[in-house]
Amino acid sequence: MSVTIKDIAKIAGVSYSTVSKALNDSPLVKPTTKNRILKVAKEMGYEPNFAAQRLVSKQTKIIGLIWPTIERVVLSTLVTNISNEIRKTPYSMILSVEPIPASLEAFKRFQVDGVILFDENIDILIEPTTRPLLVYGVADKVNKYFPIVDPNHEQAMLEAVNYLYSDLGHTKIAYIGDFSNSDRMQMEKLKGFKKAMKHFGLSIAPHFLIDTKGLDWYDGYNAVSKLLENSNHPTAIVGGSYDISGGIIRGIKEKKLQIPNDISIISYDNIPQMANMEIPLTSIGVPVDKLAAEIVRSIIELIENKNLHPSIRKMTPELNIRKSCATIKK
Amino acid sequence: MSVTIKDIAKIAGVSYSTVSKALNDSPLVKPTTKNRILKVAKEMGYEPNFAAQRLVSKQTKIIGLIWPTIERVVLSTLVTNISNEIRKTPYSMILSVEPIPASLEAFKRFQVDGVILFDENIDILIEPTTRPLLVYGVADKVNKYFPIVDPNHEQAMLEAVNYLYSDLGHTKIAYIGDFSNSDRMQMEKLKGFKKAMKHFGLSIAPHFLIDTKGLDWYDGYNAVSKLLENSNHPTAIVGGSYDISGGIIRGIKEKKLQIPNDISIISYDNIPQMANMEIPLTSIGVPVDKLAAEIVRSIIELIENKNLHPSIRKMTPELNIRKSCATIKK
DNA sequence: TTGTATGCGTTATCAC
DNA sequence: GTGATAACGCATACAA
Repeated sequence: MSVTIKDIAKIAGVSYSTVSKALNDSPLVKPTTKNRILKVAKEMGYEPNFAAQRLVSKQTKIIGLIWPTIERVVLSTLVTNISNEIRKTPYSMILSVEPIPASLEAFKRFQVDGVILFDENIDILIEPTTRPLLVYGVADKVNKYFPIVDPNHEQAMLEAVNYLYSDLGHTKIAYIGDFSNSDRMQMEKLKGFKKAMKHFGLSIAPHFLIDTKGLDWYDGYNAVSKLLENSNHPTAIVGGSYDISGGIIRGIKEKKLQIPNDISIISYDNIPQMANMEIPLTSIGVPVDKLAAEIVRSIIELIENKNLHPSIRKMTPELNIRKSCATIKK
Repeated sequence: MSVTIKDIAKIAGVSYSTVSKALNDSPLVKPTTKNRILKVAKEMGYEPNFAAQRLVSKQTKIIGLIWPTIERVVLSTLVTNISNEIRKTPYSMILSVEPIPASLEAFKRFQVDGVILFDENIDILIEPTTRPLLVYGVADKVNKYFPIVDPNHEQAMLEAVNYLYSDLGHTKIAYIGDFSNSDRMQMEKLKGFKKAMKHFGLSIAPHFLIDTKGLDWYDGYNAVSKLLENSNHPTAIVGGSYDISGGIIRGIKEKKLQIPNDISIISYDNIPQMANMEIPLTSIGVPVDKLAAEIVRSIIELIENKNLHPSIRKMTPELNIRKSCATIKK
């Protein structure tokens, strides 16, 4: 049986209500006794009973994160960053990898104070829930019940193309990414790329749009190999994700082409790992640490200020220039 | 304010203790009243207060899983399987991706009934904890405090080589894997391979042992490319993991070699995905579902039968013959 | 078969 | 400043 405030009270020679106050650093208790109590508590190895605390306080200080597609690697860096970010606050995080309804159910039982949901999947429509829920995903009309943090893929693509075209002079630009229509984020990227090209009055050769049908390294590798079979090479490639771009680099080198001299490449996803690739990769996207910070800030705000209106927070993608893009040769 | 058993009692016209019994399906309450109460409870949308339940029962029915290296993909399939397995029981699972001490601390606060720890890292020595803890990892002398479920890499390698040599006649066998000495599991595989070769009296050409220095697809790809630069090819390759083997396949095909006619390949890791690769891959290892089942069974046993002695459970790897190995040409 | 009383460990509201 | 005491929502031994 673990030690309770009553045990402490007994050996400290005070009442247990005083112990409670001391433990909560209440100003209503004399510093000397407070210190004495604290000392005793430490000596006895006191650990507050979480269940009892929450029973009376109605608060858990736990945030649940739902990540149903754990086997999709891409988000693990974001999870790590969110976890670190939450550790700076009084809250803790628990993770559920079960399907959304089961996760929601479990978190209801745990009585978490709030929930973060990674919503990659287009066909999941969630009903309003009682407790605060924040979605990380694409802001559109479908999901109207919850605040959303949206990394703004469209603008990211606009800036990628802007950099490639306006700054470096590229016009023959290809996009290699996953066109899967079950993943809203991927769809946004593709849509954003097309829109950006149009915006700058650039046309896209049909074979410059390559569907990797996946998000893994070899998907990018296969895709770029296919792209380069055609003798009409692009001068720049936009890669849809970190892993895909890794494969793209390899595939290009395989063909004895130089990056960035023969082909420039810019990748979506703004994570530090980009700097450690074969060739430090110029990338576009909301920096993962800022993304994590915003997500955590939002859910906590939502928890502590429950009357917040549903809202959309579109983040601002940033361009990270490294060594994979060059000016087009005239 | 949510509905409690007292509310139910009031409108069902019974005492709240009767409600409690009915809700817990006690035989001490008449079926008719039980049904009436259950009906009322459902109508009122009753949800038991978890905190109150655990306060009185001293049980949480939650199992914590510590997975500090979330960014290492390999285990996500296992996590999914464990999650599914736990869902068949009265327990729930929560996941922590924080470093081990922080995770342990958090789980202590949550008062989880038990903890599963993925221990990939050699230099973490854990002290005895108060609550049941099960380690998934390598059983050796270092970790002597806790029961361990060990997938028995050594025997897996023995069987892989046995199959390649005794059944198919290969003698020129290479091993491609991660030699990192910070990951005990990888070390075991390498050690196991060497031991197996020795056991069958087979020698290993120095360049047949390739360190991928990583566990990703392209690590395997790079490694096999290096291996095949040497004109002295092996007739069979043992791949250290699912991802690595994926890269190996690609690298071999790249060289216009046929699998399995020119080179046989067998991969560690026994997960269903092996069947869906470019070439359905013959693999060795404890099937991931059995592994998950054993892990879950063990931790629950540990929880419910607390006086269990520290013990080691070495699992039995299974050979899954698919289409990537062939008899050696005489 | 049902109801009453008690306690789980805490916090909070009072008195003293 | 400090100490009783009443909640919080539930399970359970015991009484009816």
